Amino acid sequence: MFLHSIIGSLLFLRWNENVLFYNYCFLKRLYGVTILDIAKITGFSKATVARAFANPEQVRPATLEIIRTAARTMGYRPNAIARAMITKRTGNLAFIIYGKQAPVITNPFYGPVLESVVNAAQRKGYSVFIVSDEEMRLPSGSIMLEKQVDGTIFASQPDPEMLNLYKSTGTPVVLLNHVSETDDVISVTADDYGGVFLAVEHLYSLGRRSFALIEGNFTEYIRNLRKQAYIDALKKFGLVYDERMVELVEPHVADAELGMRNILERSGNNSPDAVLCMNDIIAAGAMKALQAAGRRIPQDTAVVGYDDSSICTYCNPELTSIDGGKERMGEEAVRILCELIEKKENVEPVCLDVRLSIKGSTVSK
Amino acid sequence: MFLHSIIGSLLFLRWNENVLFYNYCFLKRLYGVTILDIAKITGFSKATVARAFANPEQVRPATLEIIRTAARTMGYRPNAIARAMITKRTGNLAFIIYGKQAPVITNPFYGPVLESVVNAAQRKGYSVFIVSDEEMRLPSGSIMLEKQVDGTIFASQPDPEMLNLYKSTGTPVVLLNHVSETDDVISVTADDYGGVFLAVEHLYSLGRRSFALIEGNFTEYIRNLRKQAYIDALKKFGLVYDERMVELVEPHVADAELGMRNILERSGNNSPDAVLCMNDIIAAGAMKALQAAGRRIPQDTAVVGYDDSSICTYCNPELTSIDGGKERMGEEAVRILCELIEKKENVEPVCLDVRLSIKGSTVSK
DNA sequence: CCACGAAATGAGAACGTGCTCATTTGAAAA
DNA sequence: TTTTCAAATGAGCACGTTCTCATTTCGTGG
Repeated sequence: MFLHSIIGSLLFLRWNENVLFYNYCFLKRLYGVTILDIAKITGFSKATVARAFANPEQVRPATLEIIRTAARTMGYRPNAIARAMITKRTGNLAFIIYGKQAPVITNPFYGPVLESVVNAAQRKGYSVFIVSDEEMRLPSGSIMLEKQVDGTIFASQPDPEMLNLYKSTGTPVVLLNHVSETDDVISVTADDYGGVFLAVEHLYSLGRRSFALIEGNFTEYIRNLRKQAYIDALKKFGLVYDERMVELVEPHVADAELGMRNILERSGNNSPDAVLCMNDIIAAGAMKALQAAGRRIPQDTAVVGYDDSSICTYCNPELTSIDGGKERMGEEAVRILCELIEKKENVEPVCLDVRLSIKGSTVSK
Repeated sequence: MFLHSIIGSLLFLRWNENVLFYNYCFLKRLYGVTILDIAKITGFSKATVARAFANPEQVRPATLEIIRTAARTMGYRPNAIARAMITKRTGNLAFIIYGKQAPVITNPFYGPVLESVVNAAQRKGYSVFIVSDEEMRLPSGSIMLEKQVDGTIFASQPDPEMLNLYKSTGTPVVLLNHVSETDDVISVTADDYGGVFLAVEHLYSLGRRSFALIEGNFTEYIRNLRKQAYIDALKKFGLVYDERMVELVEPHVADAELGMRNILERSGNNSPDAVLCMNDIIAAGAMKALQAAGRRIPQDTAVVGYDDSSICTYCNPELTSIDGGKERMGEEAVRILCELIEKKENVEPVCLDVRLSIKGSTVSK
């Protein structure tokens, strides 16, 4: 239309006061106003209207103004579904966790990780689906594929079938806190091995010589890695590894309490002066059992937890804990996932440094 | 095609061994196999193929078998985006939280609520977007509208503009743990007023007469409601409300500890024998301050928390706490939201009963 | 005043599914 | 064999965008 620039704005301004126009707006608002409605109202083609939103610099300022005013007045909101239909990008990510780690969100490790994943994703313009399933197999994971997520973070060891499924569709995947022996999936992990070493070193330097270990019933990968580190660290400092000073418990306070009592009973007069727990929850339970047995923390027995979660501050004294970098882990996972989505080359896996947050349960103020 | 029933299966079986067929599958797998590909391979129309998935009973068993086999072989996966395009249903919900409650996921109240929301939604076949934004205004909320979620749960007091936005699109909304004075939005709440009464009653029945209150700096609605309940409850039991026995703190252990110390200092010899905290985190801090001041819990001072979160078990002694029904709250929110989505009539708001979980911080074993 | 070229706009095809309506099929009844 | 009718299948539009390519507009210089 060759008269747009002249009558376009006039027409629109007059329609603005027009009853018909308002009726149109009103009816459309409830029904969902589309790019076509704006086109009809302004008299431009839908192509031009679409351009006004996607590539404003390709549209004359005058028409841009008209279209934007109309869009604002009518309450236009772009339909991300229709856009995804042709761009093949939904702008959605999936955070999938299942199995023993559940509950997810209240989990002292995965909770903060998820939090940082959501924040990092939002900063990059992505929305996050969260999928949790204790006995998940394919269904929960494949529904995310049906929903066409741009990428997925697995916060658990996914079974190979699942990974194959994702690989066959070409959807980028990042493993979080786990590695895949069979497939070449990029993973973000923390230096668990080094973390345990740090803790043992710290306790040794405080003069502790009689160690106990309370393991959590996590995924095998994590458990084996940490246990091996513990054994190696003891050996490095010339200490003997004693099976009777080890307990494997469910990560609950009551279970850990029982585990600690078992160790105290078994050890008799040689009760440990250092206890390493593979989780802050377990550490909280251990502290309770120790205090109930009349042992002072840290004077008689020092306790170290894992995750450096908020639980540490609830403990009295506060809990020394290994910080596996929950927040950074989430951020890195999102960063890597985005790079995979953007088809960057040479995306490398990440292994985060670990630090020890020293507090009252090992060093008294 | 009138020969389908006869040659259809034969044809398919032969194609199954056909190189061309495999090539087709291979190429398509990476590209995304659609309903049209299955139609081409099997010789049926896309309408029939679509029916085979959506309404299997309308399709002859023989053709059903052919189509399903082809779909399995080719790795067909329905495209939820395309489906949403015409059904106007995405099967997605949004869980939105912002403002003072952040961080969301590690929050001892909202964490478990979110967990139950995700689980309840998944059981009903919905996926959940989680949106968190400390200083959120419209953007984060409106992006969920663009993504065409079927419904939204607001776990914070949304500003009226946001509610208007949602109302104008007709997207169902449920408020969680909040109510809207201005708009007629359905909400799921807990009987906070009754909860505080329960706690005061419990402490009074234990012979406590000198009460202290540590408030958390939450949203005004919650804070005012609970404080009024506290004042009313004291009056009911003939106790005086003393401003000097009240502190308002940020919900962090250290802040709460300081708050408790302030109260102890101000009260001098009349230190309280009962402390009510509006959050388990605050209670944990209060316990620390009390224990540091040499007061035994519960003998000298009884402590009650709020939320009955996992924090209670980390405390020593375990923390008596008001249980606002986090899990049920999430479930109810999802149930109501689904009813709204299904356009059921007479959907009523819910106010959940509250109970007191009595543990070691008020009653010694 | 005309020609030229860049800028602005329009027409229409895709994307993958569901739905409606018309057409064909096949088996039982006549 | 023919008729009948429900069951099975096919053709084609719709959803709301983006994208490509053709067409029109407009300013500029000859």
